[in-house]
Amino acid sequence: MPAEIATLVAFFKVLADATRLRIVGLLAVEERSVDELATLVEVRPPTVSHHLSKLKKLGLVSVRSEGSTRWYRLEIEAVERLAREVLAGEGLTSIGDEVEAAAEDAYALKVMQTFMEGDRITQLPRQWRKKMVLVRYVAQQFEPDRTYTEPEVKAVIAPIHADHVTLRRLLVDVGWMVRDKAGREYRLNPERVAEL
Amino acid sequence: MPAEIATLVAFFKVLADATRLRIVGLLAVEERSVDELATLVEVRPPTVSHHLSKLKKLGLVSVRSEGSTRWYRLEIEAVERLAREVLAGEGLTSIGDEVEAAAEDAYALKVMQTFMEGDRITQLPRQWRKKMVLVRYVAQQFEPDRTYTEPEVKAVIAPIHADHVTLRRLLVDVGWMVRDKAGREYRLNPERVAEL
DNA sequence: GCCGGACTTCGATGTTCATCTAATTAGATG
DNA sequence: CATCTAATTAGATGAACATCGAAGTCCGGC
Repeated sequence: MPAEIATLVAFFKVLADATRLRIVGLLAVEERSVDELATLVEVRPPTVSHHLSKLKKLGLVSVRSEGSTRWYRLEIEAVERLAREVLAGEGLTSIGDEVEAAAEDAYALKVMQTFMEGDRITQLPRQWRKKMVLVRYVAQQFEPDRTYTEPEVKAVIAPIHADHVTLRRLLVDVGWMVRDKAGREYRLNPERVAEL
Repeated sequence: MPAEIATLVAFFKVLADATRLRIVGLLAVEERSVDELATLVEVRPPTVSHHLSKLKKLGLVSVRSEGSTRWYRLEIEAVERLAREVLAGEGLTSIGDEVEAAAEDAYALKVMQTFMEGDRITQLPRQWRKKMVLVRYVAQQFEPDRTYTEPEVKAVIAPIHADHVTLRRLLVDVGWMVRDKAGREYRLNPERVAEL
C-alpha cells in the first residue's frame, strides 16, 4: 500500500494540536473519563468531546460506557500501525512518485506553453529540466526505425527552432539520438525510444 | 530527551497539509526549483515559497542558489531524526507522564473544591478516582508511626464527614491503612505512606 | 545600466478549526 | 417522575493559516 496522501494528512492533522496530543498522552497511560481529561488539560468538557470525536474517527481511541460516564482509552496498536505505515522507509518518497507521475505532464505542458508559439520554439530556456521538455518534443518529431542524413535532420528541426545545430547536439548529448559509425547519419536511439 | 510537546506539535503541524506533503514528496525524489514545484503541485510560486519557508524553519529542507534559481532539497536525515524522536518507544506515554505530573495536583484541587466545604466533605463522589482524592485527604489527617483505636479513628474522621464507617473501610480497602493482627487497632500502612 | 526572469515579501481574503456557552440527551438516584 | 450528573450537540467567536495578486529584491544577459 503506497500510503494515500489524504490518509497521511489526516493522521498528521489529528496530532497537530497541543491539546489533542496531551489527551493522547494521558490516554496512553490509562483510561480516562471526559471530565478527568477536561480537568487535566484545562479545557471545558465540550472541547474534550470535540477532540475525542476526532481521535475516534481515526480509530485512535475507543470508548467504554459505565453508567453515564464514558471511559476512553488509546488504541495503541492503531496508533503504532498508522505511525509505522506513515513513516516507514520510503513512505515519503513514494508520495513523490505519486505526485510526480500525476503532474509531470502538466509541467511539460506549461513549459511548452511558455517557450513555444504554435509549433515553434520561440526561445530555449536556460534551466536544464525545462530544456529537456523541449528537446523531448523535438525528438518526438522524428520517426523511429529510420535514419536521417544531416540535411534531413535540419529539415525536421529548423521549422521548429532556428538554432537547429544546438538542438541536434542536445539530442545526441542526451542520448535520444545517435550517429552511425561513419558519423554521417542520425537516427533515434532504439533503446530509449520508450522514454519519448 | 522526553520529546517536548511543542516540538511534536510543530512537526505534525508542518506535515499536516496536503500541498506541503506533496512538496516534501517531490523533494524526497530529487532537488527542485520553486517554479517546478509550483507547476507540479498546481499552486502559485508565492504559495510554494510560503510552504518552503515553513519547512526550512524546521530544518526539513535546505537551499542551494544557482543564479537566480533556488534549488531546494529534502534533509532526509533531519526528517528521519525527527520522526524517530517522535515515535521512539514510549514517546506518547512519556507525554502522558509529563502532563499528568503537571496537572494531577490541579485535578485533586478541583475535586476537593467540588466535594468539600472548608475542612468537611459534603458528599462522597461516585467515581472511583474522585473518591480516591478525598480518601487520600482523610488519610493525610492521620499521623504515621502511631496506632489508633477504633474510637480514635472515628474521632479523626467524623469531623470531616458523617459517614466515618464508609471512609474507614475505604482506607483499609485501598491499603493506606492497616489493622493489627488482633483487629483492634489501626495505623497508616508504613509501606505506602510515601504515596500520601 | 537597464530588462527579464526567479524568487520572496506584503497585504488581503476566505476557510478551517479550537474553544467557549447554552441547550439537549441519556443514566442514575431518591 | 423530578432531579442531578456526565456527556454530546449546536451555534458563535476568534485565531491561525493557505492562497492569491501585487510589489519588491536579486541575479544574469544584452
